[in-house]
This record gives sequence, structure tokens and C-alpha cells, in this order.
Amino acid sequence: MKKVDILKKLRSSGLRPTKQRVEIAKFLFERDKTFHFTVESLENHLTKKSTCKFALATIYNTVHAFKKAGHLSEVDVRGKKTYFDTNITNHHHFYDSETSELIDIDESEVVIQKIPKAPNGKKIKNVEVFINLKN
Amino acid sequence: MKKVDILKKLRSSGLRPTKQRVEIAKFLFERDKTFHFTVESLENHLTKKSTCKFALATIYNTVHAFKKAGHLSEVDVRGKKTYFDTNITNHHHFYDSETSELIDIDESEVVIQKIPKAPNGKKIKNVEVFINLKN
DNA sequence: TTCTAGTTTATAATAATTCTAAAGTAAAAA
DNA sequence: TTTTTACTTTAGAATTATTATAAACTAGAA
Repeated sequence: MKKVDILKKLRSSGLRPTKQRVEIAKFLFERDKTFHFTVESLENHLTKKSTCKFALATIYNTVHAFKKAGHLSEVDVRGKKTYFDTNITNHHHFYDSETSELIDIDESEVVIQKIPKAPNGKKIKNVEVFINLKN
Repeated sequence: MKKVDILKKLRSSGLRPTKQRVEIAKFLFERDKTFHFTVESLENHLTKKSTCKFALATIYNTVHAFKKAGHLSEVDVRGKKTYFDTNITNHHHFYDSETSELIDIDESEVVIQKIPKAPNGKKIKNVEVFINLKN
């Protein structure tokens, strides 16, 4: 298991280390593979694993603070729920709309040869490639 | 102005040509440039331009029928509202998160040199490139 | 015409998310 | 260590986009 400084993650997100926040941070960041989740799925995992209670609002607040601090990213998927990703490097995604499953694609796996210029007065922030899957 | 067979669009979507549906179809399809919209923005435009009333549910139903029939596409943008696009060809998008504005990119403007294989038992349906903009 | 199946509409229901205000807690100050 | 203060958690209410419902309406077939 990857060793992570949980307190540092919390402090750098402007969060005091409370019981709930430490558990959320451990669950999200003490893992080797990247993790895709919605607030709902995260809540399910937390209530199974943990002894303490989590109000939904607490999970929302904590996840957003992590995102704001750059410890989580949000994935562009259409649909009602918001998807988060513990992989904060530039990368791409497979998306299986039948199972709503997201799979990371490392940046090096995709090479783009040609891309249009940004429109008037704008710059390119980043390029995301979405590969939609079917059976 | 592009000449479009509105009745054909409606019939092929399984919709009878009512007053409301004809107005919606004309507004969406009798134009030269592609149009990006949410149900809310479409409603605003319709109520300004038209004399007759539109219940939100009617707009939702009509837009979804057009989408199902392939006359509209839905754009993958995160956010609460669903974005639709009158451009139904395979294409890509600039997205300006500051203004929530979408701009079409023709498929020929993007060339991808390398792409990973689809995971086990899945096939690639399509590839969408999203170019996020900043100032 | 008359009839029937499909439509519109206002309103209620749902679902994800955000807000609120009271009770609880971490950490600084005394 | 106690007190104090500012931040947190929580349950539940509010909000927002969307979908469902059911009664009144209408296009088009008979």
C-alpha cells in the first residue's frame, strides 16, 4: 500500500483533521490504483468500512475541498452524477456507457498529431480524449 | 436560410406535427450554423420568438425524440444541465468553462496518431476530443 | 362529424446537490 | 488544563434539472 501523508493532504486543502475527514482521505489516497467514484459510491464504501457516521454533506464538502486543492479531479462524463478521479495527472478515459464504468488511459497512450488553434483571445488549457465503448 | 423538411424531421422522430413541435423543429433546424443549447436556453428563445406557449415537458419530450431519431446529439460536458447539439456528424469541441460555451471542431481538424486498444470484449464506438480553454 | 390515439399542460415526484442552523469538536489562548 | 473561539458535523430543508402523472385538448382516421 502506498504511503501517503494524510495530514498533509488535509492541511493543504484547508481542512482540520477530523475523524471523518481522515477516514475519507485514507480511503481515497491510500491505494495503488486510481479510483473513480461518485459521492454516492464513496458513501457506500465508507459506511461499509468504517465505524463512524458520515453525513452526505460532509462527504460533499470534503471531496470538493480536495478537488479545489488539486488532490482530486473531476471527470467530464455526461449524466446526473458527478464523477471524481484520484488520478490528477493529465490523462484520458475509456467510458462504457452500459456499465457507467470509467477506465484511465495514460497520457502516453494517446498521440495527437493535429489540433486546431484556440479561438480568438483564448488559450488551450488541456486536451481530453474520451473513447466511448460498446460491446 | 437552409431549407429543411420540418414535417419529415417530425415524422421520422415519431412525432405528429403539432404547433409546438413545428416551432421547435423550425427553430432548431432552419439555420446554417450548428446550435448548442440546453432545454432552458431553448425555452428562452422559443418564448421570445413565438406566440404560442411551451410547457417545459413538451420541450423535453420533443428534444429527446429528436435525439432518439438522430436529429440532435448530446454533448459530453460535465455540469448539471444537459447540452444538445444540432451538429450530428462526428466532431469535437472546444469548451470554455468560464462562459460555458461550446464550439464545434470539425472532425478533419483533429488527427489522432495513436490510440489504445479497447479493453477485453469491448469495441470502440467513437472518440471525442475535448479541448478545454482558458483566457 | 365522430372517435381514438396521441399531445399539451400544470403540477407533483424524483434525484443530485447545496444550504442552514443547531449541536459538537479541534486547537489556540489564558 | 481549562476556556474560548472558530471550524465541523449533522439532519433536514431548499434548490435545480429532469421525469412522471393525469386531466383537458387536438390531429387525423373512420
